[in-house]
Amino acid sequence: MVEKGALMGESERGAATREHILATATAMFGEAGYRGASLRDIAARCGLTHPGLLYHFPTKAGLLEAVLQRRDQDDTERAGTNERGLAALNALVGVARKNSGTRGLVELFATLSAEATAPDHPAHAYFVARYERVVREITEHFVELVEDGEARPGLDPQAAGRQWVALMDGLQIQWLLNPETDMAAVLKAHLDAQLA
Amino acid sequence: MVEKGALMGESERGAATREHILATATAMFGEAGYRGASLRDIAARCGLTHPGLLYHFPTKAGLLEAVLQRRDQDDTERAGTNERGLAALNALVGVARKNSGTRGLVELFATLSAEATAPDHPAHAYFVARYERVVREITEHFVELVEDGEARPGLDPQAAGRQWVALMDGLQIQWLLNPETDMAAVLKAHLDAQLA
DNA sequence: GTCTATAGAGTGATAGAC
DNA sequence: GTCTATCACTCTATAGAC
Repeated sequence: MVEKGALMGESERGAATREHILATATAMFGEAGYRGASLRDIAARCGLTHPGLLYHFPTKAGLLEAVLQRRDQDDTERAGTNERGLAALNALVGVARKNSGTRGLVELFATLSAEATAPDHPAHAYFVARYERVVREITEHFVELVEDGEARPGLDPQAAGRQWVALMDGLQIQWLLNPETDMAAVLKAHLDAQLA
Repeated sequence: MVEKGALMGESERGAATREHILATATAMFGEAGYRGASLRDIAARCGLTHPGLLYHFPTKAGLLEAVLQRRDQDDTERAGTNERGLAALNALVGVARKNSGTRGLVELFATLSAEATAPDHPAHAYFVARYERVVREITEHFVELVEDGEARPGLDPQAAGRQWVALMDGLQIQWLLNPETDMAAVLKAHLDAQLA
């Protein structure tokens, strides 16, 4: 994207290795948690030794930070189809449906958000900020739902926002423990119950 | 309870130490997770060295098992006030309200249920079984709600059961990350929306 | 850019004294 | 019952060769 042609071997290969490490770390932090996934494990799956990995990401906490940062970037690009109100909530049901195909990402956030509950966890501040932001965004969608006259009588957007985020998190845990769980269907049933 | 009187020193003291270890381990597995809490940390908080602790619980996985087992026992005794339908659901809202006073227990289940998502975790089988049981029990309360004619039209007990469990789990994470979160209020709002 | 080798600290668990 | 000492292992991170 930045460089192309025949004579860009080195830096291009470095970027590819970096991407490979990020993808592998995303999967393994999800499967085993931040503490449970070692740099040796991650490096081995990339066909590297762990000092080889540390050349690209000098510390383990830095690697986690890069993983979370790239996920936020991807999310913003994807959900950036700035929908609002009911359309936005329906889109989130679609995300839940699609998530069933990528266990790694679901694991990452389900595992880390619980682990990062500890105040000294390297991702603690990240998750506190993230939840504050996500609850605010979803609450806004419910405010719009009310404004559009599509909400059931008596719906409280603030409670509905927190409920929605809690549902997504809780359903992910149930799905990880029992893949028969139909996250999208349960979420859709909840949404239908909020409509006029 | 089993022995009393003046000459039961030894075995009674052993039981007290055991209880102390269990309480401390419950708190620390919650704060740091199973992997994050070391036997040395737990023992130190009990005023022991780690071999001293291992005299009472020969392995770390065994200690975790004992912690979970005692929690189940306490839960059964407490919730054993066999209520049904709406009364049972209202009682669960009360539990959420009361839980706000005991951060340790909330942390234990929120942290471990995510960590135990990994199939090789020592508590994996425990949590798979536990969720299957809890979802079944709550679903049964919603079946009764429908039978009693107290449910909103169109309520699906199976979906409602999964929603309820997901809400409790998700709200616990939000509360741990931000103690301002009013778990009981959000849960109560959800329950009200399920009624006729 | 990736390696081998190693430092330095922490882990669960065991042996054996008291 | 609880201790000290230690084993065997793993972890993150660094030094320095290639």
